[in-house]
Order: sequence, then C-alpha cells, then structure tokens
Amino acid sequence: MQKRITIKDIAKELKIHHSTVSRALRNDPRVNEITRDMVLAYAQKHEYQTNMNAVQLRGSVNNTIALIVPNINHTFFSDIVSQLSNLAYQKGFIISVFQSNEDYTQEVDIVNTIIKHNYAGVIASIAKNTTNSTHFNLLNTFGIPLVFFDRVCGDIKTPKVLIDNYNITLEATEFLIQKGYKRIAHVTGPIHINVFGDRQNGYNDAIKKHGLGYNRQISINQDFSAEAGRNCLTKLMSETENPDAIISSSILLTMGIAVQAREMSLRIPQDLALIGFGNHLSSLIMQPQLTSIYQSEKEIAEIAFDLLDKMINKEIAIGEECTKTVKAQIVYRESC
Amino acid sequence: MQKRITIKDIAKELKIHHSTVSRALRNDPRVNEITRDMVLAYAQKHEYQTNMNAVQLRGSVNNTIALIVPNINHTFFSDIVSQLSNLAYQKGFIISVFQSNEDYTQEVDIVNTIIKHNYAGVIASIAKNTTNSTHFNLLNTFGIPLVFFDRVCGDIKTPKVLIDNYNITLEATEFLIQKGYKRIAHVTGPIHINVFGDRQNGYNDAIKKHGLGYNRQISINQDFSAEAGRNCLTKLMSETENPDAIISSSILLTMGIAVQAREMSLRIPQDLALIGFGNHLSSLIMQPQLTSIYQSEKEIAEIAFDLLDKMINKEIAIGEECTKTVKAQIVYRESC
DNA sequence: ATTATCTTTGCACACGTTTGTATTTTTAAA
DNA sequence: TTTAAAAATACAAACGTGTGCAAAGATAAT
Repeated sequence: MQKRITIKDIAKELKIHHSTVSRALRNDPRVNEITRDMVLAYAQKHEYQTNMNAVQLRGSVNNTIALIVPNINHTFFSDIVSQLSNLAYQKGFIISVFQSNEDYTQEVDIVNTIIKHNYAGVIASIAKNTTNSTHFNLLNTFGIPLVFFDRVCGDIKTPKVLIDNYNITLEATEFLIQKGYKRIAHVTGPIHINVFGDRQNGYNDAIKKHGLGYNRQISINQDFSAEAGRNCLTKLMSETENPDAIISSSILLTMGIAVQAREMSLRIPQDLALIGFGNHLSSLIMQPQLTSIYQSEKEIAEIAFDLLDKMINKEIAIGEECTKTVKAQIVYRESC
Repeated sequence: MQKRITIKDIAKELKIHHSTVSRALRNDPRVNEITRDMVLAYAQKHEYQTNMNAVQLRGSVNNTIALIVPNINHTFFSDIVSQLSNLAYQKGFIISVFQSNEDYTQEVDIVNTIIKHNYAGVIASIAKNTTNSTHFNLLNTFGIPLVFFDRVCGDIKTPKVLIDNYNITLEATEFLIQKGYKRIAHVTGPIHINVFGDRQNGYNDAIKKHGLGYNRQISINQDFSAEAGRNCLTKLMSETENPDAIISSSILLTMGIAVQAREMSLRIPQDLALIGFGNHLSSLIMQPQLTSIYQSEKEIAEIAFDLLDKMINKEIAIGEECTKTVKAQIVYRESC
C-alpha cells in the first residue's frame, strides 16, 4: 500500500512549483512543452490521481450525476438506470445510483449525501411513502439541477418527465369494457403518488362513463411483489362480487396474480382477463401471453437526461417548470 | 437559489470562532452547552450542510461504498444491489451503484472516479471483456478496500465471494444424464470469466465421466438477451446433431430459448429439456415451470458486505486473500 | 546596447473543515 | 484577595488544487 502522490510531490521531485504542475496536467498552453511532458510522464509513472475533493472544494464542479430510484430491483427502474447510464457516459458524465428502498428516511439521507458531496445533478423518482418534499426543495435551494421522472413530487417546481397514465388506463379499461367484461378491478399503488392517482382517475372515469356497477380498486402500500399479487387475487375472489378482469400496476403483481389464478383453476382470459403495466419479457413467456401497457423506458431516459443536461448547461433555469409527457401504448396479446 | 452557509458564516454571525462552531456541530464536550444549542439552532434554521469535500480533504473518511456491476438491468445483479443497499444502510453506509455496461473502458473510468473521490470501499463484479486488472490493483495500491463477488479477477489478492459453479453444473449435467438425456448442450458466457469457465469445466467433466459422445458448448460474448437465446437454439437445431437438453447460463437466454422452442414446436421437456441458472419468478410463470439453479443473492450480499466491513475496520488487511464459496442448489421443476 | 514584447515560471491566497495548542474566562480553593 | 485548577474559547496550520498576478527569462525590435 502506497501513499497517493500529490501535485506538490511531483513539484518537489521535479524542482518546479506546484502551480506549474497543475497547469501542465490540465494542458495549459502557458507551460513549456518540455516541462509539460516531463510532468505528464512523471504523473503517469507514479499513478497520480487527482484529488477530487480538493478540486471541488476549490469550486469546480463534479461530473457525477446522482440517480435516485425507489427500487433498483424492478425492471422499469433498472431499465431506465441502464439507459441513463449509457447516455450520461457518452456525454462525459458518470451515473451513480442510489436506492431509497421505498423509504422516505433513506431518501432524505440520500439527498443530503448528494448535497454534501456537491453532485452535478439529480434525476429522481420518489419513494412510495414520500409525502413531504422539503429535502428535494433543498436541491433547488442550493442550485443543484433536479429532474423528476415517473413518480414526482407535485409541489416542486422543476422539470418532470411523466407518463400519460390517465389516458392509457382509461383506454385500457374501455378496451376491456368493449370486449364485454363487466366487473373490472384495478390493482395499483398508493394513490397519493401521481402515477397511481392518475391511473385510478382514468379507471374511474371509464367505469363511470359506461355506467358499470362494479368499481373495485386495491391500493398496495407495501412493496410490489408476486406474493402481494397472489394475496390480492385471493382477496378479490373471496368477496361477494368477483372481478372478471384485472388491470394490474406492476409486473410482479401481475405475475403473482397469474400464478394464483392458475392455482385457483381460473382460466385466462375466459374466467379472468388480465392487463398489466410494464414491458417485460415475462409477458411473452406467460401462457397466454400478457396484454400489457408499454411505456418506453428509452424515451423516458432520453428526455430526462436531456432536461438535466440543459439545466447543467444553464439552458433551463433551476426551479423552472417544464413537464414532458410520454405517451404509453397498449400491446395487445392473448390475456383478454 | 441561496448560497450554502459554511461553518465560518455561522461563526461570524454568532460572533464566535469557527473552530468552536465545528466542535459544537460534532457535539464535542469541550464546548459550552448554551453555545452548542445556539449553534445547532442556527445551523438547522439556515439549513447548514457539511461540505464533505472539505471534510475528506482534511483526512476523514467517506461513508459511501461503491458498487460496480456489469449490468444493473439483470435480476441477479439488481437483487444483490438491493440486498447490499439495505445491509449497508443499517450500518450507516450509503451504497452508490455504478454500471460498467460490460465494458472494460467504462469500468476503468469508474474505478478512477472511485479513487479520485476516495470512497470507503468497493464491491465489484467484473465486465465480460475485462481481462486486464491493473485498475482494480490500483485500489489495493491506494488502500481502498475491495471485495469481488461472482465474476472476479483471478490475479488480484483480495477477498472474493464465489459461487460453486463447478460442482453445481456437474451435478446438473449428471442429473440430466441420469434422466436419460444423451445430447446435452451448454450455453454460457466467455470462458475466461471464472463463472463461465467453472461451469464449462463442470459440464465437461460430467460429459467425460459418463462417456457421452455429444459435447457442445456455445459461449455468448455479446450481452445476454432473449434474442441471443433464440438465435442460439436456432443454431443448435440447424446442426447435424441436435441437443435433447440445454443448460443455459442466464435467465434471459433461457427465456429466449423457451420462446424459440415454442415457435419451433419443440415440446419441453419431451423434445428438449431445459435447466437455467438464476432465481427468477419467470421460472414459475413458464409452462412447464423451469428447473433452475438457485444461488442465494441474499447470502452472497451478506458475505460480501461482511468482508468489506471487516476490511474497513482493519480486521482484514488490504490485499489479504480470503475466498468464500457459496453453495448453489438445483430447484427441480417440470422442464426436465 | 536599450527597450519592448512575449514566454515561462513562481508566489500567495482561497476553498471549508478539523485539531493541537495557546489564551482567555470562569470557578474553586486557599 | 490571591492563586490554582478547570472550563470554554480562540488561534493557526494543514489537507490538495486552481488561478490572478508578479517576476523572471528569452526573444525581437529599435
């Protein structure tokens, strides 16, 4: 284990001033070519690594973008992380991902860490139990660019990338109605979150519009999981009125429902139709293949990164509102 | 947008010395209670946030652990990331995840970023095209704790968490042989990576041991994907001798093979038996359900974190070799 | 040879913290 | 009161880097 060498070590060894070394390393034209090459050679040989803490303390900026997601272990988010990571790298940024674990407290800690370390910018999707947004407001206060996607804080002025959940859920519900289903249930997340609230409104409006008697929603507050999906179907089937179709908000829930349906000998789509959110290979693996609502992770990532990049370059001001909506679409398969 | 207040700002405003403010904020017993409360109140009111760059420059350590994975968008890795994130948080650390995108160049950049920012430690699994390990050696050189898991660099002395790929693949192959399959193919990754190399050896030894004539391996060098899986099966079936069973290294490959098998009207397990690596819900969704090799992500994460924690606490020295092997197990289902 | 211009290097300070040591203030003992 | 001890605060230096400014050295013009 060796001590890291600093700019001053190089200077001392080469008998020049450390400011000259600093300039040489940054290819400043003011330093003589011979001196520069000498410095560069020495630096490389001794594995000099800039101390970013010193650089940033001095005032320059970081090239790391922080990404906050509720759960990395979720196709939708990990797809977006993956896309963003590539986009950022092409532009010279490095993405650092933080997982809030759907937990408000961890989210606050993460945001504080980001502020303390002075990251270049933040792209975030909030945790399920986040209702307070003072921590995110702090980013605005301190001038750190922030872009929300998918799950957003409604009361913060900052660019947001949303998915058109209202219309697509309305459309999906109407599709089921048109197919003749009468008792459509909606399995979703906490409605104080925009994503789930919007879907609920779309669902409700479709049900009302067509005057259906059955209106049944289940909000899952815990983590989305196959287990939760199974319990959900068990519950719905134990009630006096049972659904003949389900719209489900997460791939894990949907798979749980499908597995449980098989165990209860419910045939899909004859006894139970199924529409799921999310774009996962499982939709193709399932038998019958799952009709699902597709939201382009690539498009979301591109727009979000573009907005953040513009904020970093001061083309968009901190605190400026700028909401982009991404269209979703229904991929029709066999489950209804 | 407001300027961040510093310890000196607080000192000036409260007409005391900034060193006193520093001690007050850190609850140093040497500072008067009244003064301390005054400082704390002022700091809270004005949203003081420690400048970590200054703190670290001064010499103290970071509480952020870096995690490097080839691809976040992969159940195995995202499961481990998720587990690690929880474990670390409980111990007061924050996990920051970096994705190498299976790319050596990005991996090098990430490691350099980590060194430059002086992270507390690193847990890593290497990219497919990483053969050189000087960048990881640099971590050792500079005394940054490093733990490898799953895909490791063989020539670095540092703690590693491995999965018993050799034995489990041998066992899986023998299971198929015992079931009467004669032409077993092995679809895997680049064999210079320990994970895939070990599996190949296990497979080969089983085939040899039982004197089977058919020995067919395919190494996929590109990203594992369903598409790659489909192409793989197409290729195998176009050869003069075709497999009657396949062991496949990644859930995406396996699903691709299954989808393609269906399209080619190959019945599973009658025409083609299938064993896949990985612990994914899709295994249950598939019909027939997939027999798969299960490696406990929870266990891997726990051991890896424990090792890193011990390194950070100097209980394990930098550069000490310490390899833990995690047993895998076969979960028998319907696909063979 | 003198002055002017350009090139190259050195000097000193700042960024925000922490910490050993010195200094002041307060309290207790004589 | 004076002195000793204890408590609280102030001072100063350091971490590694970048940059405006001054100084020195080299080259060109007169």
